[in-house]
Amino acid sequence: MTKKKILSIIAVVILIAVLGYEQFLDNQKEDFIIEEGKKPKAATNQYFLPTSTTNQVVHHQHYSLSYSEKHEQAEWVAYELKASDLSRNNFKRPYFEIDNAVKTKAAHWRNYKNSGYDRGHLCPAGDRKFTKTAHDETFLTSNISPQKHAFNAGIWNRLEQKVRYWARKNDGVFVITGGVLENNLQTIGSENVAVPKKFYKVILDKTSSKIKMIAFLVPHKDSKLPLYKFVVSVNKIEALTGIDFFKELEDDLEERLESSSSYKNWSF
DNA sequence: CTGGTCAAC
DNA sequence: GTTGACCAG
Repeated sequence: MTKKKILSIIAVVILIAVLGYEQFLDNQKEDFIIEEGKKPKAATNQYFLPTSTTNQVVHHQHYSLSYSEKHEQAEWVAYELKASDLSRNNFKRPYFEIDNAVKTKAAHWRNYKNSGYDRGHLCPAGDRKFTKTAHDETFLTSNISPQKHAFNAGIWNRLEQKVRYWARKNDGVFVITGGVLENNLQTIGSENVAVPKKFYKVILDKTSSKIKMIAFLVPHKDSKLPLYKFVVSVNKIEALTGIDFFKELEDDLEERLESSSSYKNWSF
């Protein structure tokens, strides 16, 4: 074997090792602080982000949230769901981590242990399966709320699957979701994580020429009723939460869309 | 899919 | 603290 051949083999081996190590580092990445120059997807959709009643908006690469320190959870989580985001990857569920981007300190997952409540994702892991990084990014405690298992695995799961159906059908929707955070809610854990009595989801479809909107308000208990029974106007969610959705829309259009509780433009 | 607990390392 | 097996809706 010539020296030249040996050197080229060594070069290839080194290249493979370097690439493998970079992949390893990416998989091992423990925090989700946004890297310089890597603008999060969600922030590019700033136009559709709701107002924050808590003045603490946090952007991650694949979703944004507004954290309520008082309730130790997000008042809303917002993200775009494209048809191309849906994948059949099956990543292993990692441990939940404290979201270091939340300045007031996000709650620890131990608050949920033996509480009788699920760590219910707000941005579902099932919506962020296009890469392991995107999937694992949903396992931050700023992205969960205490949910009864029957609710989470029941009607809420049905609603999340319906959103995926709409994302596939309409090729992209914008989703905002959270618990209705009120005063004097029951709490769990040493950090007093509030247990919402209702959860909401607001969905915007901007993919067709005709922009459309739909909102759901679901009591925190399982139900066998069809999902359309829980449709409400966006105005109703705003009145309950104090959050202003889509305020950048032209006023007349915003009022027309947000006052409607019709679901005739959405297929179930 | 949505999750949980437990034992073993 | 982590991992994998097993369970529930």
